[in-house]
Amino acid sequence: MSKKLTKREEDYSKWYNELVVKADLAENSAVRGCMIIKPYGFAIWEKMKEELDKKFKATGHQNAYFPLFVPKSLFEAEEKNAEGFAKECAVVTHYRLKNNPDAPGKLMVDPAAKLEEELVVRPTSEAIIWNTYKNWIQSYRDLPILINQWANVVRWEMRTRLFLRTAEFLWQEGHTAHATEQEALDETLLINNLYADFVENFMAIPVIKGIKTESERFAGAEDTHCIEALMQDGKALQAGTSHFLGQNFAKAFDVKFATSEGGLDHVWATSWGVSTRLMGALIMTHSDDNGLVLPPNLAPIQVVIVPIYKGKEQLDEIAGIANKIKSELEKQGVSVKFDDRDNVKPGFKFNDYELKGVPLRIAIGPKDLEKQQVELARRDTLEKSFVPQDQLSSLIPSLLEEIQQTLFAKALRFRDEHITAVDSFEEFKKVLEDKGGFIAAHWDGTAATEEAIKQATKATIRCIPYTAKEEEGSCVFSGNKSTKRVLFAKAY
RNA sequence: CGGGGUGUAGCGUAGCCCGGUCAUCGCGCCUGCUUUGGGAGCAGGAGGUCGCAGGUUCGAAUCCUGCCACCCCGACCA
Repeated sequence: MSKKLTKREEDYSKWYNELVVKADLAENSAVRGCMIIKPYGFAIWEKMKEELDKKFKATGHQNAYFPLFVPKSLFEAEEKNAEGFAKECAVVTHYRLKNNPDAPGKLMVDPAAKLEEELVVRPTSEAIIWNTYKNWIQSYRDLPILINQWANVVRWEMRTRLFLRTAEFLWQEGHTAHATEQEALDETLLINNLYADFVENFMAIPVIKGIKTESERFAGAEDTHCIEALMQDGKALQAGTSHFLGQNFAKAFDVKFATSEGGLDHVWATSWGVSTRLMGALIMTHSDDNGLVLPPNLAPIQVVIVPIYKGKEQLDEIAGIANKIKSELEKQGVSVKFDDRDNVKPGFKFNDYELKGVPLRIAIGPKDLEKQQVELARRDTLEKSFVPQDQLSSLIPSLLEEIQQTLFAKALRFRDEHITAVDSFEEFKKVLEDKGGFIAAHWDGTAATEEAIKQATKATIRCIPYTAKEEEGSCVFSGNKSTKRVLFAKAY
C-alpha cells in the first residue's frame, strides 16, 4: 500500500498532487499507471480544450466521436501502424462475467462469453476512422474531411509516469482526408503551426517545430512533424505531433474517390494529436520550489482574495470590499475566488494558493481597510506591493497579461540557453552530461548513426528543426558529410 | 521479461540483523479552548488482519518457504 517515492517523483509530486493523483484502484489491480484528475486539474484541461477547439473550428475542422473498441481485423489492416502499437494494446476477449461456483460472492469471466473476434481498446483511432471514411468518401466533392475527436486512448506501456506516460490518457486526435498530396501536406503543417501557436501563446511554453527522423516517426506515417519543448531538468518532451500519412491508410482501407478529371485515386491523409501530456509540460516548465506556477490563460483561479481578520465583524467588513473587487474583476472576465474559510489561517492560505499556482493574490486586512489599499502578490516573481483598492480593476487585467508574457520569456530564455552547438562527440557527451538540454549537431542522416548515439548516450534526435540552416559539416559521430544540424536530447 | 529493492493506521515512517510489555513517531482526522499580516498552540480522543498463505517456536511485524502487489534500473513509448 505505502509507496516510496523516488527522488525525482518526490520533487514533482509536490506539483502534481494539486492536479491529479495516481489511481490506486484495487489491491492487485493491473490498472496501474492511470491517473485520477482532480477538479482543479481538470479545469485546466477544459481550458486547453476550449482554446484548441476554437482554433480547430477556425480552420474548418469539426468534432465527431468514434468507438472505443477496434475489431482486431480492422486494427491490423494498416500493417506498420498495427505493428507499431501491437505491443501495447489492451484487448477485450469476453463480454460477460458470471458467479464463480468455487468462490461464492465472487465473479469470474464466463468462458461461454468469449468474443468471436477480439476487440482492441484504441491506442489511436486511425483504423476505425479510416474504416468509416471508406463509406463517407466517393467523390472529390466529399473532400476534404476535417475531423477531430476528443477521446481517451489506452496504451499499455511497461512503465508509466504521471502525465507523461499514463496507461490511459485524454487527448484530441484529428483525422483528415484530402484529394491531393499537397493539401494533406499543407494540413500537416497547418496543424503543427497551430499547436506551436497554442502551446507558446496560451500555455507559455516555448517549442521547436521540426520533423522527426524515420526511427522516431509515427507508425504508418510518411512524415511526422512535431513540437518539442524543454523541461527544467534539461530533458526534452514531445509536446505534439502532426503526421502526413500519405496514401497508406487509404490503401489499407481501400478508400478511393472519383477525381474531378474522371479518374479514381486513393485519398491523402493526415492525423495529429496533443494529450494530457501537455499538462505535464506545463507543470515541468513553469513550476518552482513553492509549487505550481500557472500561466493566467490556464489558471482556473486567476486571482484569489484572502481576508485577514479578527472576529466576524471585521470579516464582514472585508467581505464587502472583497466581493466588490470580485464582481468588478469578473465583469472583465477575470476569474476570482474569495476564500473566506474560517477554519484555516491566512498563512495557510498563502501557501496553499502558491502551491496551486494562482497567478495573483490579494490580501485584505485591518491595515488595508484603514488605508483603502490591498496587498497584491505575484506568483511568478513572488513580489508583493500595496495597491489602492480603486485601481485594482484597471490594473489586474494588464498585470495578468504581463505575467503570461513574463512566464513565456523566462521559459524561452532557459530553453535558448540550453541549446548548445557541438562539433565533436566528446563535446557532445560532455554537454549532455553536464548541462543537458538540446544539442545541435551535425548528423549523417543514417538510422545506424542515430541508433549508435542513442546506445552510447541515451540521447535521441528530437527533431530536424524547420529553421535548420543549410551548412557544410561533418557528422558528430561518423564524420560523414552533413548539410544541417539536428537537435539531440535525452527525452521523456 | 531480466537486475535490484520494498510492503507496518488515510499519508509518511521506527522496529526486523539479535524472536519475548514493540506495535513507534510525525502529518492528517475528531472534541474543546485560545488563535488569525506566511503552513497555529495546548489538552483530550478515534483509527492497525504488521501484503497474503503456510512453516519453525512456549511465543513471530521480526526467522524460513511459497505467493501477491508495488517501486527503481533496462527493453518499449505520446
